[in-house]
Amino acid sequence: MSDAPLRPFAQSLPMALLKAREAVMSHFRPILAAENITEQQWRVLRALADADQPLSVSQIVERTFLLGPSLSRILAGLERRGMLDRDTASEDARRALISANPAGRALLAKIGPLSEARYRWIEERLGAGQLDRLYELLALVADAGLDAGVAEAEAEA
Amino acid sequence: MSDAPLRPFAQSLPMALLKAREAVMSHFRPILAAENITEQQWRVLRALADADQPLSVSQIVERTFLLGPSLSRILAGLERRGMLDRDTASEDARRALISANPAGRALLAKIGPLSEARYRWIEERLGAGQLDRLYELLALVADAGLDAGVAEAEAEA
DNA sequence: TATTGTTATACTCTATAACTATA
DNA sequence: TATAGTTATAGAGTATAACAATA
Repeated sequence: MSDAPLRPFAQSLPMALLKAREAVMSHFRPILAAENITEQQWRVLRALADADQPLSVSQIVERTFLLGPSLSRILAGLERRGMLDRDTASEDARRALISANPAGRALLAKIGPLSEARYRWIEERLGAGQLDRLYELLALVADAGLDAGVAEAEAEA
Repeated sequence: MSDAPLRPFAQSLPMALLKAREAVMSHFRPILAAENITEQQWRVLRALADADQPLSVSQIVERTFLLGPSLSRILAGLERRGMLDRDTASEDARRALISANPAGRALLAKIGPLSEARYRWIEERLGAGQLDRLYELLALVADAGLDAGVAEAEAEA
């Protein structure tokens, strides 16, 4: 472990990722607030919309980076607002099957285009090529993080 | 506003940014937890370490993306743990001057190298060139977000 | 016994408004 | 009056453990 000084905060990778995300989300959050929906609730709805099949609670956890207990309450909130359908898997009664119902899909259809407009703004500024490149690099970082986890697990073994 | 369907959730830019950040932070959070320090407290300490001068509360707000009320409590927590010095600016008694004291700098020195090690792991996987490219693109996104804000403000005027 | 999901609990952060002190 | 910062308050998420139901 070296004693090199910490790189400048502005060049911290987590901070750069956070800053970019804030820049995108800061314009989107008011839209969500106007619909009385939190960022996390939106993440759940997006995950459900993206899947063409109902998802189990564990699957939503994986796709949204939320914790199980948090998700249970977020789902309860969305159900209270009548946005979700919940069934039980026929093969395994432990597994819940969550999907966006018509009201949930209507909300997605209402907010989605506003999200797209924001996205296109950024795409125009960067160009499609650079945006694709960004996605590649972000995926590499995500994978490097996972690899690191594996390396640590092996080091402990 | 077009009716194009939402892009796949996995390709949502905020989600890709979040995923990459999670990959990096998930290995770093246990280190912070072991020192009994939250991610936000760490962000504040890093911002203070990065500045070579004491920072006002507003300056820390700008650099950490925390809200004023949140920061007030985070600072109180760090002060309770004896990590910070607080003075009052001589020219303006409203302005506080916050800096990391020796205990705070010791914590930075302890945790910093662990953070650097994680960073180097990712740099090895991506190569320095690609990492630099990633920073450029993230900065472009951050700026595009700010531009969008300006454009909206002008549209309202 | 292991897995899926919920409930319990304590803490932290977010977000807005109201407030104090200084300018 | 405006600005810097804190306090108040309500709501939501994080994190860990304990639990119920099912496998």
